[in-house]
Amino acid sequence: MCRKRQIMSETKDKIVALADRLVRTKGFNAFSYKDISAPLEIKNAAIHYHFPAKADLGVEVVDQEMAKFHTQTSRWKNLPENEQLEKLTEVFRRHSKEGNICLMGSLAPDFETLEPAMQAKVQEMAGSIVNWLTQCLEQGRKKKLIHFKGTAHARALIIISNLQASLLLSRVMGPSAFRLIAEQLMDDLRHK
Amino acid sequence: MCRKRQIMSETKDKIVALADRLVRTKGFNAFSYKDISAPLEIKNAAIHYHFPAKADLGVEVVDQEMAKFHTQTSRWKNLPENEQLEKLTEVFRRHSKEGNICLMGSLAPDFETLEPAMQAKVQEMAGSIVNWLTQCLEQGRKKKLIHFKGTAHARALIIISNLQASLLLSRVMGPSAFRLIAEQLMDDLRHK
DNA sequence: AAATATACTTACTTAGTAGTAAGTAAACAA
DNA sequence: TTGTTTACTTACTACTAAGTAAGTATATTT
Repeated sequence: MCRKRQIMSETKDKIVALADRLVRTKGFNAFSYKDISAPLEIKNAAIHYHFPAKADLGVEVVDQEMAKFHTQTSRWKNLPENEQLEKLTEVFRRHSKEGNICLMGSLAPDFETLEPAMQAKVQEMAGSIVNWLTQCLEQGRKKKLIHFKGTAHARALIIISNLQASLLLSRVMGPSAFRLIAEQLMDDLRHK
Repeated sequence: MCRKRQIMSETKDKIVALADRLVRTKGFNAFSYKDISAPLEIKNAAIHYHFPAKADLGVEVVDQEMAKFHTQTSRWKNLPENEQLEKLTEVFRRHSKEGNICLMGSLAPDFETLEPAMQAKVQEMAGSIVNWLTQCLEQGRKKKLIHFKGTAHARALIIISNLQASLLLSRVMGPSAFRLIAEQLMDDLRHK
């Protein structure tokens, strides 16, 4: 009758991974603890053991996403800026293929309904991404690898909102939407 | 003890108007009948009288939005295409000021959780907007009022996803995000 | 070997949620 | 004036949500 227990809690990692997927597919408010406990074959109290409140789970999901972003971008650090942008697009392309939307695209609509701690995390994440992209565009333009009009900051906002929304549009209009947007976006930056 | 009853149901209109606002501010799954019944000082059964299921209310909200879109665009029909685009941006600017996000931006993340009837409505809406914008861009380029690279369809997808996501980003990063994106976007189309 | 910490489960509470069946007051039509 | 439709309210159901208190088996430390 004895169910096996995980050593050093793989369970916690599985909960976060599944929560990440649920946030992207159903939205933070729309998924429930049952959506996690049922497939992992644990009780919902087990989730509360690791994450006392749902917001704690949400914060962890965002934290892990940010950590992933930082390790990825620092891995690209020595690439030419136009290739770094391709890498970024590649990340979104993968999400597109898996039917995921990005965390920002999922959490921003529900922003007002989130707890202050989660709101702060989401703002932090948005800031990090926009700052990185702004730097990347600025450096790339200096080296004449990338061409665009206006400030790097405004262009960064445009690009990130495009990638974000293209995943949303793809969900409604099919995967061709992402492809068309991403290709045109990269092409825009290639030429003067 | 007798509460007054509305003649010819202003109530129904009020329900839809409030639901529209709630979808944009909290999301379709995150708002409840209480969010409508409390401020309107009616019982939740009154909402069910007009809209048997929540999906019926959602469909009505999307329908009214599409009707509004059609009347607006047909009012601009005889304007030069670049001005029509300014008008479209103006619509989004107003939403930005009121802290609203657009219906697509709100419903697309929850798309998988919506009933088939609502999914179809959202797809219809996306199609309408993209088609109109594609036509507008194509005509505008022919008359040399608008300049852009690539196909009108790809450019339409880029612009609509920008406007959509700029409202999402604004919610997280503050209203300057919308301003910067909208200005740069319009500037991009003005020059060769 | 005993005490303690870890990682859960069992069983429950509280507070919602959408939705419904039956009743009612007013407006309208015959 | 009677019957019917409209626009609700009252009072409820069935269900699901997040969250909690207390118990338990295993692993780790002393």
